[in-house]
Amino acid sequence: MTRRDRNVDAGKVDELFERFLRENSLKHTAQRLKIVKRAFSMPKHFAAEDLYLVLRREKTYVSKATVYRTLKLLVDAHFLDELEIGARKAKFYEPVHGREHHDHMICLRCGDILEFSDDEIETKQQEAATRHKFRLLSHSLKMFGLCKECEE
Amino acid sequence: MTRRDRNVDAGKVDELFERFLRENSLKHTAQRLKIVKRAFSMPKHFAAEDLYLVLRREKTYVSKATVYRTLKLLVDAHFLDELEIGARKAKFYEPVHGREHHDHMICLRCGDILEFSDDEIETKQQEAATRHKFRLLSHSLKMFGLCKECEE
DNA sequence: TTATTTGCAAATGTTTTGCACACAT
DNA sequence: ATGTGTGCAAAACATTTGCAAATAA
Repeated sequence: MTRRDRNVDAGKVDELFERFLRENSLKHTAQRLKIVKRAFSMPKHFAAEDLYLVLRREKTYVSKATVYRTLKLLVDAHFLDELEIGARKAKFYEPVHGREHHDHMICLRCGDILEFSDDEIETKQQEAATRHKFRLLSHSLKMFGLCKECEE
Repeated sequence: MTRRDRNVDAGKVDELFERFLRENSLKHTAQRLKIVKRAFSMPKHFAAEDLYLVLRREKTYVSKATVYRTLKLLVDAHFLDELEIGARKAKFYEPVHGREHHDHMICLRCGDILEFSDDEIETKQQEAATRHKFRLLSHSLKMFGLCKECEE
């Protein structure tokens, strides 16, 4: 099975999510299930509004508030990561699903988002933190520029 | 002359800014001059609203819109850098004034912002970009955690 | 004179929230 | 039964914008 712009098989996530709800005494509702199922078959990086519109286009009527609330739940539970591209733009969400941490290169022309990871950068960050007696808990590295296609 | 939380002598910036206005055929207005003068004697990282309130407390009445417009001008002209701490929080501004580029460590408890720079990280970033045939134009690296004081 | 700039209030866009009702447990 | 979750509309919030009046060049 190949996947390119699509993520993780939704089936497995469903199960994990249902378990998550059970273990946290959260309610197992039709809305949550539908939102979660669809969130994991969205394109690689999607905004809350995108998901809301896709659901509605597919005749799944859930309120925007519930989409936001459920996405927040998924982020807290580490099912999704949040990516903030610009201060006043909508956040993007991406599945975590055991994938290793990565950073992003964002094309200023076409908006494409490339993921990459670099262990040396991570190490250097930790070293810099230690040097400053700073306890590093998380970080966000975004590189802006032009992707291969847009550069040509 | 020592400076800790305060930046760059405002006098020099005034001159540079007036030159900038002239060279770009922008108008030399009382509001712009006042905003710029005060912006460069603000604490190290300030929000647009902070500056607006400080001005007003000091009986300099300029509209919030003009503060925002002037800050934008200063950012475009590379007099100020913008720092986005969180998607829905106010942006912070910091003087550039020939200082080298740096990244930030942000304390999640007290909100303090430490500046640091690391040439090796910069180099590795460029290398990663090259590897991905990405033309790197700028980046933003934020490290979140606990500062020395808050960790203890 | 005339093109900018200003101030005000209204608009923006994303996300959150209060509240009454519906529903899972 | 009872505590959660949902939907709706309104609020929040930093920032931007339209427009008429003011002003620098």
